[in-house]
Amino acid sequence: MKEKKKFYLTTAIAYTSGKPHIGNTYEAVLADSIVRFKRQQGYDVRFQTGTDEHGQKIEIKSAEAGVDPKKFVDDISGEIKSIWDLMNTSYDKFIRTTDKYHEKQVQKIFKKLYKQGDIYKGFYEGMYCTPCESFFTSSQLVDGKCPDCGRECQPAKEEAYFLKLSKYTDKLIKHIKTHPEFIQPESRKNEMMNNFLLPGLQDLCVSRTSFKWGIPVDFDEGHVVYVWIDALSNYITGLGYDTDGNNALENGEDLFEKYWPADLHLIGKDILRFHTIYWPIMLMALDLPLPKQIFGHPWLLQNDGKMSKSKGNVIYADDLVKIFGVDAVRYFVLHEMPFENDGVISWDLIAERVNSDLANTLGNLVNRTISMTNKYLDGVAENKGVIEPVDEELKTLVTAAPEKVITKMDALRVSDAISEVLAIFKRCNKYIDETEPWVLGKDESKKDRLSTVLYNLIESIVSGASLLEAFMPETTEKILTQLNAQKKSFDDIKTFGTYMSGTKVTDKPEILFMRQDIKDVIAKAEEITAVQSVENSTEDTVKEYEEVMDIEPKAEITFEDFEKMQFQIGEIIACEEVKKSRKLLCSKVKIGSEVKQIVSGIKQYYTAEEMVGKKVMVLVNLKPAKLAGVLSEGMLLCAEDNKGGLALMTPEKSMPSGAVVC
RNA sequence: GGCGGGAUAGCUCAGUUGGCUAGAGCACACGGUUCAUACCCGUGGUGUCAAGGGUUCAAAUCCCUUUCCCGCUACCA
Repeated sequence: MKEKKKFYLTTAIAYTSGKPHIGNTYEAVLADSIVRFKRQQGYDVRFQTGTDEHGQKIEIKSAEAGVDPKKFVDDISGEIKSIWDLMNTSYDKFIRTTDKYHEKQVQKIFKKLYKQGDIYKGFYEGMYCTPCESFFTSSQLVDGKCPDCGRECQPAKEEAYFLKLSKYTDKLIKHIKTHPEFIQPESRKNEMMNNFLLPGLQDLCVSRTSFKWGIPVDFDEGHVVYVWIDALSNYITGLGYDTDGNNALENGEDLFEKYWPADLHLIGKDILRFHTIYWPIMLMALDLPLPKQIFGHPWLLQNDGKMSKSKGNVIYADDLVKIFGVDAVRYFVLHEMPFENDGVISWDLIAERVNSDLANTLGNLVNRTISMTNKYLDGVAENKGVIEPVDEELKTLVTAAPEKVITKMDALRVSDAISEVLAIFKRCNKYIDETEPWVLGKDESKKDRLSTVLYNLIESIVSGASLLEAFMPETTEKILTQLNAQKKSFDDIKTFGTYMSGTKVTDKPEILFMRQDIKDVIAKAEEITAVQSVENSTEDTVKEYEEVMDIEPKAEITFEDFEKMQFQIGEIIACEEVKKSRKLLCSKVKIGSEVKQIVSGIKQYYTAEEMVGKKVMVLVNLKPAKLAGVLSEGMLLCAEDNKGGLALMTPEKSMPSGAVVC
């Protein structure tokens, strides 16, 4: 028996902090279409997806909801899984990072790396630069000061474990250079190289003590494994990897041995850095081969501007499926997503796409073909071999299709691959016009030609439907059932005429895709939107009142420390944007009789015009510094929320410029 | 600020190593057809290929300058 080539594909694991919207769902569908295609090509496929369930955010959210975090993630993980199922994704393995075998292996991996010195325990004392919010190893400090800003680093309370990245940097750079296909799309490769690898990597903090909801570091109480080692390891623990070499077996088979390294990690472009730098280095440290390819796919965005839960305009897969059906949604997300740029999704765009491509071109073709076969030939199209030159073009297109589709799929150009398949159906419609079966049907002497024409059509449709399977499996099934046909292999398609001559098609063709009335769709969407915003507004109002923030405590200071700082009220008398900077505003601030120039990173929250006239709190004796080349002689004080939103501090009653703040 | 990528028909984009009247899909308009889900087929563009300059027999394609967008990253007192 011929040994099948293996193909191991993973998606990123979805974070269980909430219901996944269509963008997350897209990744699962994209992955599914790729693996289904590989299976058709005869690969032995392993497709793994799952959920990432630890972390502070979940700890907080579950506490807010008043439930145990495990219960919380059980619910959401279940919901995610059910959406993946709804979308017909054919995963072989759905891993959860709270699975026991995963947790155990993560602990072992952590310990192994620690023992061999790739993970070391670091301390924040003397290494934490508060303003930079960065941790440094002593070797990174310049004269004991922050290598970034040159200021004193603060002693900090938390100790943590670090992964030595620098040790493997050169090896990784070499790997990326010698494997041009490693990072896809290639433009992302430069970003990783120029921004991280070439300047040199800082060691990565891989543990936390600030929250509990994580995998404990088993040799050091109080520490939990931070997201990287926990989440990324899923790609190997899901195959039964064991650091000791005693890999878990599934049905007596060592899946890790069989499937690793992964052929493709499919991820969102936002997490490329973790998958192309941290993960390969972890694997090098574990002395394991690197994945062959990492594809950071673009995103599906909604074009009606800000997508927000409170506005209720978030598009969810299950809502879409209710209106359009699974395959239409699969088709849309796969077709609308180009290779490198973000795609756009909206209710009316889907409706349009479904109408023109699926209802008109494909659905109507199948319908009219079956109707004619019934009407003129009692449902049986035989290949009578009455060939005319016009047939040739159709045959050529159909038989050439598999190679074209394979080429596109190999390059991960899924959208283009679908277009190739659709071209078959478009050609079929044209063929009907060229051959005019309704004319042939009126002439008894043309009956054999008519039969041949319809046979050719059915043959082409069966080929097209077979090629469609990776993208729209249910539709393929429906078409084949109606035509009473077997799915064709790619090789069969290359030979025109493998559909069994004389097969009877169904009496009553079923509508494959309903035409959508755009107004109708929009009305339904608005209904869904209304429900969403009611659900969320109640939720949000509660939150607004209850929301509090906890931040990491800094070391205690003395009163003398405090007295070193001088705060005064200043009046902003002029303000302009700092050109060539995205966030900076440059203000002239009158403090008493003196005017200081102060640069602040608040352009996103205040316009230059609205700054003028405000009385604000200023730290005046801060050492001047240059920001984006502009001198700044102090600091405007702001409150900052946990999303980075800023609000200027202003005196509650009118105060003169220069008034001391104490 | 650093690095990278863009700017082509109303919309979404193709345009390979420079080569003949610059393309596709959608939308729109008109014509044809009737087997079919008011469907399908055909026809229809004066687009300064962002602007300016250069190289060349020849530039959307190569080089320089400018403007504007986007991504990553840094800064954000």
